[in-house]
Amino acid sequence: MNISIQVSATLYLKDPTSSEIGLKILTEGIQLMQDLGFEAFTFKKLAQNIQSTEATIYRYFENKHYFLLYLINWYWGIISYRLLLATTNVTDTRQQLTNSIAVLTGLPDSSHPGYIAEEVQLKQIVIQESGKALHTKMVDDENQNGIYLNYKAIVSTVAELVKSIDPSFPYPEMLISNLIENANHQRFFSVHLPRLTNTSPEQDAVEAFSHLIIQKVLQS
Amino acid sequence: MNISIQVSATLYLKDPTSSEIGLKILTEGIQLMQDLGFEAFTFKKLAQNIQSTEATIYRYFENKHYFLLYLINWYWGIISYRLLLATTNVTDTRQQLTNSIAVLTGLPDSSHPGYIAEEVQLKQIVIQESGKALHTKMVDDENQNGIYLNYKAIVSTVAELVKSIDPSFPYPEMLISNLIENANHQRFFSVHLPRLTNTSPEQDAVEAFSHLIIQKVLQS
DNA sequence: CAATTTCGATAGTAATACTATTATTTTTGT
DNA sequence: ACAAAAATAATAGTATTACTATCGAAATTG
Repeated sequence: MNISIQVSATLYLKDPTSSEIGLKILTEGIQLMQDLGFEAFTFKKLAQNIQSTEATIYRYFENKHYFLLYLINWYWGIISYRLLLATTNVTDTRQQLTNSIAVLTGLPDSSHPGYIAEEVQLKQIVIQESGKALHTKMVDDENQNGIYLNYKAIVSTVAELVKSIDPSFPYPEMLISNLIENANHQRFFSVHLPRLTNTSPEQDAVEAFSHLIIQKVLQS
Repeated sequence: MNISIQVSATLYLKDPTSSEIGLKILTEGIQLMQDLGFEAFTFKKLAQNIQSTEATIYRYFENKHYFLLYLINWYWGIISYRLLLATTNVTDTRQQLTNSIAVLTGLPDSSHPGYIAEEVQLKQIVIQESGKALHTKMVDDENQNGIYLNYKAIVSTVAELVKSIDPSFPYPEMLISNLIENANHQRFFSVHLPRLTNTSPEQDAVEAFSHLIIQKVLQS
């Protein structure tokens, strides 16, 4: 895994990037999570896929819920890193915001600076499963453990750009978290419930929509 | 249950509104779903709560997933009805849209016309659990059964208002589904991850945000 | 190369998500 | 009012899941 990507240590029992088998758990686990979806995914099935046992996986992750949180956190870590690359050495704040929105709502692309192989798969998992990760009775405990730190840092950073462009805009965090969540939702709709959206996998309009909202809503 | 609220018949095996015990399943089920959350909720526990048995509940609903879909569909049925009340006899299209946005993104209130007692509880369930209902591998099958009909009809109706106000706006469905989803998300954030939003349970800003977006984005 | 950690293999448990059976109660049509 | 039909309660049972425990073998490390 790329050195610059950090995943909160509260999400694992033993660092999966520290061993061969841990890395196998990650790569095969991502694949299996995508193929089966969160509810059908089990550690037993994953163990079979990597020719190991449940007990071994349980030594790395407390349960499959935490495994999912790990993957999602990893994804937001990648995005954090790409946000940094997209804004450093850009002097104009407006341009920084535009670049940030592109990172947050655009499609992943292997030509992007800082592209990481797992990003596409992880994004799929985030789109399909992050509702299940976030919306649990556990959320408050997990929140205390700093699990959403990556995500919160992203929203906070980009909201700061909004504030410096238009200090009179009253809802900067809401605007950014909305655009992030919306991007994932609309991509889900475009595949499963196309009547609810105006974007499609062939003609992706999510990023354009996001830029439009920013442009219309902020005064500079 | 109110006569005007329709829930798709594909969601139940036997109409729960047709018997005493069916109604008890609904009212106690709503309560239990709220108290425990979707994953901890079981038909066994519900059966204990209504002094009945698992087998009885299984005669009404295929499984707890469908039970949740039923509740969510019921909620959107209520909202459909309130949308109708909020727009009939309103001649100005712009005003119709404003009223619709208020219904879709405002807080439920017992003084609203067409208020139904269960609405507040159902809204809570929609906020907490609808991510789990929608994002499953089952979604495509369920979609064929017309399960999201209420929801899709709402988006479509309001998007038509957007189109007639500003025919040049390229993303009417995306705009409306975004505002609906955002309202639920932000209310969730306000309780669990307040740093991600600018609304709070005391000072609700979701509806104001929504009106602002509409106002800035549409030209009329 | 000894000590320690890590892993694989196996077993076992409590809970969940159902299905099946049958006896009893309730509802319904006449 | 009563027979027939439907609905329910009580009970039992199954496959799967989500773990926990143990223990010997293999790999790592100091």
